Parts: sequence; C-alpha cells; structure tokens
Amino acid sequence: MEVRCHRFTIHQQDNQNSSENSDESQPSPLFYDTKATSTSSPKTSRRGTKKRVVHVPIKEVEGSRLKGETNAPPSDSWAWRKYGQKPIKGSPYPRGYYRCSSSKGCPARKQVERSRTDPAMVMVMYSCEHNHPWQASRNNNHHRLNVPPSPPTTSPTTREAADTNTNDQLEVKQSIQTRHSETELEHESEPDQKFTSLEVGSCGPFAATNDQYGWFYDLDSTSSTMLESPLMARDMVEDSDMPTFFSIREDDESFFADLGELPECTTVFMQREINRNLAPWCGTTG
DNA sequence: CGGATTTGACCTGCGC
DNA sequence: GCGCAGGTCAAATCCG
Repeated sequence: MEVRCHRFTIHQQDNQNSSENSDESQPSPLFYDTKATSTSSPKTSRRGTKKRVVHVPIKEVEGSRLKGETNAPPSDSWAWRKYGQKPIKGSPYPRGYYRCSSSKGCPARKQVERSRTDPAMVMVMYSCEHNHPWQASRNNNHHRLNVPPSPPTTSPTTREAADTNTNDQLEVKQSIQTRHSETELEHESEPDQKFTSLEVGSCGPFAATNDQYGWFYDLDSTSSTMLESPLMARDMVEDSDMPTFFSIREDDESFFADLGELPECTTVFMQREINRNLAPWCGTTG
C-alpha cells in the first residue's frame, strides 16, 4: 500500500537496522523500545531512544549550514548546534551529534550520519522533543503565525562548504526519547488513537495532536509527489528491511506533522509497527 | 569577541 | 564483571 502525503513518504526503522540488518525478515517498527527488546530484537539507541528513518535528497544540504560536512544535516525549522562527533563501528562515516539551539534549554537533539548502504544519504536521528515557547501557540490554530521567527531555510550555525552531490538524498533518522507510562501505551494500541491520545509535550511532536502541528497541514498536502528520489525507490525494492507503505490517515498525519521541519523534498518512509508491544509510539522513560 | 565547531576524554548501557 | 561501542562533555580552536 502506498502513501502519498505532501512530499513525504514515511519510513521508520531502527537506526542500526536501517542499513546493517537488511536481512531482517520482520519489518522494523516505528520505534523500538530498548527496554523491552532483547537479543533478537532490532538494535536501538543505547539510551533508549526510538528512531525512524527519513530520506532526504542530499542536495538539500547544499543550502544548509553544514556545507562541506560529510554528515550535513538537512535544513529544517530549527537551529542545531553540533556538540560531538563519533566514528561508528561498521560505518566509514562518523556520526554527528547536534543539539537544538533554536531556543535556550530545548532538549531536542539529533544525530546525523551517512547511510552505510548509500553514501548519498544521511541519517538524522532526532532525540527528545523540541521545547520552544512558540510551540504552545500552535495548539491554538495559530500555528502559522507562531512558527519560529524566520525559520532558516539554511542552517545558520554551520559554516562549512556544501556537499556538491546534487542527485543524492539524505537519509533522515528520527528518534524519540519517550516518557510514556504503561497506561499511555495501552491507548496507543488503538490504531485510531495512536497519536492523538498522547500528551503533547510528553513525547514530542511525533505524538502531538493534529492541532499542535496543524501548521504542517497548511503545506502542500495535496501533492501526490512521492519518492522523489530514484535512489530511495531502489532501496525500497532491494532492501529486505523495507518499510511498509500504508494509507495515510488522520493519526498518521499527526506523525507527519513533525516532518514539517524537514526539507520539502525530504522523502520519508514510514513503517507501520507490526508488533505493538515492541513498537509503541512512545515507550517508557529511558 | 562571541558563538559555533572540533576533538579527545569521560560516562553509560549492553552483550558476552 | 569486563570490554566494547554509543553518547555527552568541555576545553581548544576556528570563523564571522
């Protein structure tokens, strides 16, 4: 089943499995609860984060702040400040660690690394939710007026030269550190309440209500554009750990809401969680 | 000079 | 319990 939402096609998978464990017969859930998984479970962040993968054309990075950086994160509505970089075992590319600098005290973080299977892509893993003053206003249908002032189309905090690969994509991984209780998880077992039942602010924009991120719907949601990148299309066929496509519904749209921060040409693939016990939208506190 | 990046050290979680 | 690897910190450095 195929999903066409704006220009985003959602694909969620574990950050490690995204490229390494392509032989996974079981589709990767949206997020993995590291606390609940065992040896046979897909790998997740060591800190209990849950991740999803988005593919973004690498050309987007050219306009972003990390010019010339191997792991240039895609430009989005937030300003990110790099606080670390680590070589990742099995990957020729290092992983960059970024904190949100759009507002003081924002706990949002993201990790950026090149895809191992396709160097033309970069993975960006988001951890924790943004916590900005203007977010509260979004809940009141004033979303379009309360987005961060002058959301940078280019990342303002990085200074290096752009990657000049124009046909490539970025692979964007997003993860969430979750704080939901067991009770909340039970709600999530109901498909149609999967997102809307979650508390805004307790699990970040991924679990936000439609209202909170309704600003996203003002975007070109009527576009049927999908799979802008042939690269990603190829991966979807070749990779056994491929995402499952599905029809977007309201609850899913709230998932997409956060993706409004991603570059317009971001191609995101979402994988419907198969085992909800393992893949609640938000798990327990890590 | 202020803010962002770099990079080595340190901390922590997980697997054996 | 130990070692490995991921994640974070913070001082040094760089750049506008």
